[in-house]
Order: sequence, then C-alpha cells, then structure tokens
Amino acid sequence: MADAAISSPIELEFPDGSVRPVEAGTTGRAVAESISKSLAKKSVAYSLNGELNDLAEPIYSSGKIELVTRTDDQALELIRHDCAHVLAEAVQEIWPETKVTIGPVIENGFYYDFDRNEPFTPEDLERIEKKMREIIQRNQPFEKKVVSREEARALFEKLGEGYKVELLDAIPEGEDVKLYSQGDWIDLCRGPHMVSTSQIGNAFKLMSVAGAYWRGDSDNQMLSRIYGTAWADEKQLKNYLHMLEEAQKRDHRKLGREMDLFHFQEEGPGVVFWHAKGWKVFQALVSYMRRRIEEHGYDEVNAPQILDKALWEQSGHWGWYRENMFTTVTEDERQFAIKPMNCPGHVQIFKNGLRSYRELPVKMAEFGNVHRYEPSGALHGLMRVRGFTQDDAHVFCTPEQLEAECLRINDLILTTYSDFGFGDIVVKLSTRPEKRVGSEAGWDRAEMIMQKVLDKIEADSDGRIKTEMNPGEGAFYGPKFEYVLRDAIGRDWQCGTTQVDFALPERFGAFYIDQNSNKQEPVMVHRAICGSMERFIGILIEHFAGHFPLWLAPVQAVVATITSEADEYGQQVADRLKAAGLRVETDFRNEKINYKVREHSLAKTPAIIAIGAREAEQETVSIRRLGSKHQSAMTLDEAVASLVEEAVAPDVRRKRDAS
RNA sequence: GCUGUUGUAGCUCAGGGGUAGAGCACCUCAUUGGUAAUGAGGAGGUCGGGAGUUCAAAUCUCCCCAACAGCACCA
Repeated sequence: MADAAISSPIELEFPDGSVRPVEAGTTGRAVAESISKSLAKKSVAYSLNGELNDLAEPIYSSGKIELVTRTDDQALELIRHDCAHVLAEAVQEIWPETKVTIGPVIENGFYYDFDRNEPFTPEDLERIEKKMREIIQRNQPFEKKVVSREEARALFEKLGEGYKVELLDAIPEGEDVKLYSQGDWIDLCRGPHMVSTSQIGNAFKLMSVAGAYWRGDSDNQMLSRIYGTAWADEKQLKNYLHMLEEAQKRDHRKLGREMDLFHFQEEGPGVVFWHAKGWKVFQALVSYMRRRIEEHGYDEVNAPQILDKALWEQSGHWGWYRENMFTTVTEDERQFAIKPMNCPGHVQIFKNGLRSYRELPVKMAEFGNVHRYEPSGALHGLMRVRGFTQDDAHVFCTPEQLEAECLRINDLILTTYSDFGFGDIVVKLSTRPEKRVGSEAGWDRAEMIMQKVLDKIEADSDGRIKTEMNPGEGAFYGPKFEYVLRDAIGRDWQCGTTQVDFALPERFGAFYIDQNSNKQEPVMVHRAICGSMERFIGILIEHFAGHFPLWLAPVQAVVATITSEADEYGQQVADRLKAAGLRVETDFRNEKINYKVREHSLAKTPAIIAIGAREAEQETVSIRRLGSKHQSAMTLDEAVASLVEEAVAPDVRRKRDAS
C-alpha cells in the first residue's frame, strides 16, 4: 500500500470470470458503483483473494474480488462482529462505568467480555438487547481510522479503558493500529465491519451470561461475558433456536433418567451408576467393539487397576499427571495409584518375556477402566466423568510398519463410525508442540509418515472424509490423529485418536530382538475409537435422540396384552422372541392398551407388540414401531424373523453379506 | 479450580420466620379395554449437609457438598 503504487493500474477478477482494470487505490464501494448503483447499495464489504475488507477500503493489488452482500454466507461473520460492537456500546450506554475488553465472533454468534463489579442478570440482558436494537436503528456508519500507537494509547487511557491499552501493547510492531467507531462509540479493532449498524438487522438474541478469564488465563481476573447469537434473517435465527431446543430434548442426562439407563448421585461426583438397561447398551457396544478388534488382529488383555507409585514414577505420570490421579496409602504405608491410563500396564505385558521382531506388530487391546480426578467444573453427565472405560489399544511395531498400522487403524475407526450412522468425519493431524520429548529427526520422520497417511485417508475416501492440520497441538510424546464426528443435529465430537509415542517404550526399556539379534526399541502407537465408552454412549443417546437402532436398544420389544385373557399367548410370543435371542419384556399389567403404548413409547422401546383375543386366536401379532402411529399385523413366525434380522449388528451383517 | 445460578416427595415444580403443597409416578380396590394417560382411595418429605441468629428456621447469616451455564482444564 505504498503511495507509489497508487497511480499504477491493477486488475480485478470477478466471480463470473470477467477481469477489469481499475486504478490502484479505488475503494470497494467505487468498484461496486462502477457495476451498478443497486449493487453498491447492497454491498456491505468486499473480499479480495478470500480476505474480507471494509467496503471503504482502497484496493492496491490485483486479485480475485467479490462484493459481499448482507445475505452472503461471508457476511454472517461481519453481522456477528458488528453485533458484538453494538452490544458493547449498549452496555456502556446503560452502565458507563463498565470496562470493555474483547468481543469476537464465535460459532453461531459472538460474545463480549466486560469488567463490571456487578454481574449481569437475565433482566439486564433484555434491557441491553432493547438498547442494541435502538443503536441499530440509529444507523450509524462504521468508520475506520488508522492511528499511531501513542494516539490510541492516549485515547484509551483518557477513556479509562485499561484492557484496551493492554491489547494495544500486544499488537505486533509494524501492524496498523485501527480504531472503529459507530457514532460516538470507539473500539480498538482489527475489522472489517459492514457499512453501518442498521445492516446488522434484527435476527439476533442475547443468550447468556458467564464468567470468563481475561485473555483466557485462569491466573487472570474473571470478567463477565455476554453471549449472543446473530443471523442474516429471522428464519435462520429461528432454526438455530430450534436446534438448541432439539439439543435440549436430546440431552443424554434427561433421556438417561427417562429411559432408566443410568444415574449419578452426590456421593459419587463423576462416576456412573449404570442401571440394567444402560448396561445392556454398554454391553452391546463392548460386544461390537470386541468383534471388531478381533477382526483386526488385536489381542484383548486386562491390566491391574492399582499399581505401586514406583511404576507411575517410571512412566512419568507421577511427575506430570499426579494431581489428576486417585491415590491410596495402605496400612503398611505403601503408596498406590489407581490407573488413569492403560499404556504403562500394556508396556509391562509387552516387556514380560522376550519379544522377537517376528511377533510384531503386537496389538494389545483393553476395555480399560480408568479414573482421573477431573476438575469439578469439568464434569458433565456421561460426557466428562472421573471413572470411565476406554476402548484402548497399543500397537508395538517397527518404524517400517507404522504407516500400514496407521492406515489399518484408520480403516477400523471409519467403519466403526459408519456402523453407528456417523458419516461426516474430519481427521486432524496434530504436529509437534513446543514442549516435547524425542529427537527432531524422530519427529520429522513420524510427521512425514503421518502426513502421508493423512493424504491417503483423504484420497481414499471419495471426498467423504475431510482432513485438517493442527500445528503444534500434538502430544508431547508424539504426533497424533484426531477423529471428529458430526452427530444428527450437527454437533462435533472428538472421539478417536491415533498417537505415536516416542517416550514410553524408552522409559520402560521395552525392546524386541531384531533379525541380527540386536535389541531394538519398538514404536508404540496408542489408539482409541470410541475414546470413552461412557461418553460414546452419551453421544449415541443424543445422536439417536434415544431411538436406538434395534441392535443397540436395551429392550428391543415389549409384549403388551390388551386383555388378561391374552396373557398366556402373550407369554408364548415373548418366549419365542427371547428364544430367538431378542431382548424382550412383557407388560401384562391391568392397564388399557393406550396406557401401555404411551408408556413404552415414552421409554423409547423400538417395538410394541400388542396381543389381544384376535391375535391369540389367529396366532398373529400386531407390531407398532417407535415413531409410527400405525401398526402392522403379521404371523408370529414372520414377526420373529423380521425382528431377528433387523437386530443383526451392522458388522455381523457386513461379514455375512460379504461371504 | 474460577464466576454466576440452583438444591423442597421417585420426577416436574409451587410455597416461604409460626414446624410442608400440586400434578405425574408408587400402593390398594373397582374396571378386561384394540394402539400416547379408566376411576376412586391411600401412602410418601428431619425442605442437600453442618453451624449460627431467634421464643420459633425449610425460610435469615456463615461454612461445606452437589448439580447447572460458561471459563480454565481435557496425555
């Protein structure tokens, strides 16, 4: 943006492919006006080579330009950012003593952090929202001003906005200091913004208040954060609010109680009481995973819950994970820890006896029950607990085998997710963090292999799997893949992980004997698919909204009689279904069929089999499926056959169909 | 762990300085019915725990515990 460039012409390529020469320094608005008055009026910003800019911003270099109107997807970010500014102005208009800090755009909306002695109340939110609509009505233009650091500092010091001064100091040298104002209200801001406040529209809503640390650091002061959501139009806003409502209906904590799956109680914060029905689901999931890991050549093992402190010192956990570990001291004053992870145990099994290169890869799996003393505020239903079961496995292999093993694991993970109906998967590769162990050469090699695997994952997926990089987010002991799945209502959950470990085999002195009779250190790969079985079930409950597919449902069918005269035949039906391997209950209570249907529907039983005098006489059944208002009549034989077929687990079906 | 809110019957919730209430669920009786609540009656709570103020505490104060919403954490 040097002045010398101003006179030279530049070329702008438009989305339709046309290219126009313009003078350098032309603003986005002028470009829009040169096309049409109405476009200029409609435009709220422009993007140059994918980067959003203020409409008033001059253009100094050639590139791909796109004029962004309010209804474009790209504008949503601007609407939200502008909304955050208006929120801050509204709060300061009502409570001038409030200090402003930052207000970024987030998924689905925005927030703004304030420093204020008194917390905001729900009533305050209504008041603020009203004020915001007022400010938007004023239709104040957003104006940018680039100023010197000194000027900005003087301004914010005068305003008493100490946090802004701090932010100002954090702006890297050589970067412009920009101020944005709407009317009299000024904020330090990177921009860009739309043209004026009225373009924000009306489709926003303040959602909640919460505490948040200044600059995200728990050593810092706690600020008051106001969350809001904002959309291009009312319909989008309504959809979003509806999604939230839907999520609330699916809340696994609520469904867990209603479906009698599990409970928590005060004496056991973060540990699950699995009820009979919940445990059925748990076991169905474990059985499925057992079949899958067998298919993939794993051996299931089981390592101890409690081990001497010395072992945890050797693994390193005692040093860096102790505050998360449950420990215990016995009468004779020996100190033990309850395992927070399974890896040290598996290394002991690997080390027991001498391993030959011929045995590799050794693949050890465990449904490992681990305990971690998670911070109290982190606990959340089944999603974050203190005692849980990992579908954990460790692969000990040679460096040459690493790539193939990662791909094999990838295959296992992806087919598993697809068996549960998760199709939308993102695989992320996290690379070396700042604090790490192992040689640079080791990291180079591992990251190279994993990058290659990542590329292959994407290439082999027909575009179904997205891949991403997470630079610097790897474990300190090695790079890792993270598998993120998207559920039925669009929420993302990180479940699976594949992690290469440079540290642990060495710490424990694990080795195998190679072709030349030399000791070699194996590469260790940690991997989990569900992550935590508890959490995965929580995700499944919300994904299916409690409507489990038949193979997972705790009770697959209820036989409900209409009159007590049908009880005998009802029992025969139930016995037949049970003999065929189905999970069946009977309901012979002295209640009307309406009552029974209602109750078992609310309990989300997949099939209600109603038996009356007619069925008893004709040896038929009347089946009503969950979610349907209708029922179908069929012979008992047909019913057994169709339910049995439907209850076949997807992996079993896949194998059967392949043979 | 931090900020804020909440904790009354199995569940959802009302009440609020004078020693507890509703609906559903539960139990009993009657009713034997055709696909989302049959009727009547009954039983059920030391109001999360502890301490204090008071003639009197479920109610006010303090401490603790747990849950909820965020934040921080999540090897």
